Amino acid sequence: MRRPCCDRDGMNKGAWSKHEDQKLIDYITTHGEGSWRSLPKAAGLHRCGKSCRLRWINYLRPDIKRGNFGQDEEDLITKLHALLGNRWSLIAGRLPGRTDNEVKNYWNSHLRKKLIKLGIDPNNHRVNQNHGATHPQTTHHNDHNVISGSINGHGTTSDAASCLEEYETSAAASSDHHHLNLDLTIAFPFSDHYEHGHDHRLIEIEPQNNEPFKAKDKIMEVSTNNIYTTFPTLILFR
DNA sequence: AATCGCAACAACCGCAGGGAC
DNA sequence: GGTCCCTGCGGTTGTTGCGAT
Repeated sequence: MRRPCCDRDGMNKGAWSKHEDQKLIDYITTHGEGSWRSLPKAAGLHRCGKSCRLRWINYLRPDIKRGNFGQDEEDLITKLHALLGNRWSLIAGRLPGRTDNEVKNYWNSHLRKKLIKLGIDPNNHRVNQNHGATHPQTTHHNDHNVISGSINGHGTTSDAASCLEEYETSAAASSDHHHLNLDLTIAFPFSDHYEHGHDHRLIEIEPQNNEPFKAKDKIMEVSTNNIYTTFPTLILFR
């Protein structure tokens, strides 16, 4: 039986008061982050450690960027969601000053609806067949009805293997917004990882101008069955 | 002015991964 | 290898604010 993360008797719940915030800030400023389980007692807070961690990470950290998302941030979130799915912490990691919770909320409250309005299924980033509206840069990808972008020579490729082999390239967004790290390199290391007859390939993702992803995040395994989904979606918002 | 409905956002909860023992 | 604990993640719920009626 898992021990509860904290003794809930006598613990505060709900919105944080200014006084509590200040206590948490003061404590972390002095002692640093970590040891969340023991932190509330040490800091004199009647809160669960998880709650303290969340409050700090999502709202109190000094490098948090508040305020509306810019168009460049929206584009990047959409692009990364197409690539990574609901991996909010990874997505937020590409947006300086934004937290996973903030990105998640923004996706659920704004971007999802925006895509739906454009006739794009936010779950797989495909154009809904029955939807009249089309994205300005959207083309239907053969009979797969997949969104494709403006990558020369790739928009009509129907064979996934040849498409991928052509696409060992710098794939994602370059941007004028230098404060955001938008550059990703998508490579397909066939020689090392791909064997004919197997149903999986490994796709390596490396940021070009920041620290690398953590090892566990570096490699995505993608079934060849998903290539039509994943691959053109990847280039949608270039 | 009251209240209703909805959107946005803050916070909680359960679970999984990983390290220490 | 098994267990415990800490931490982080993602889904979900609760709360608040605001516009419409």
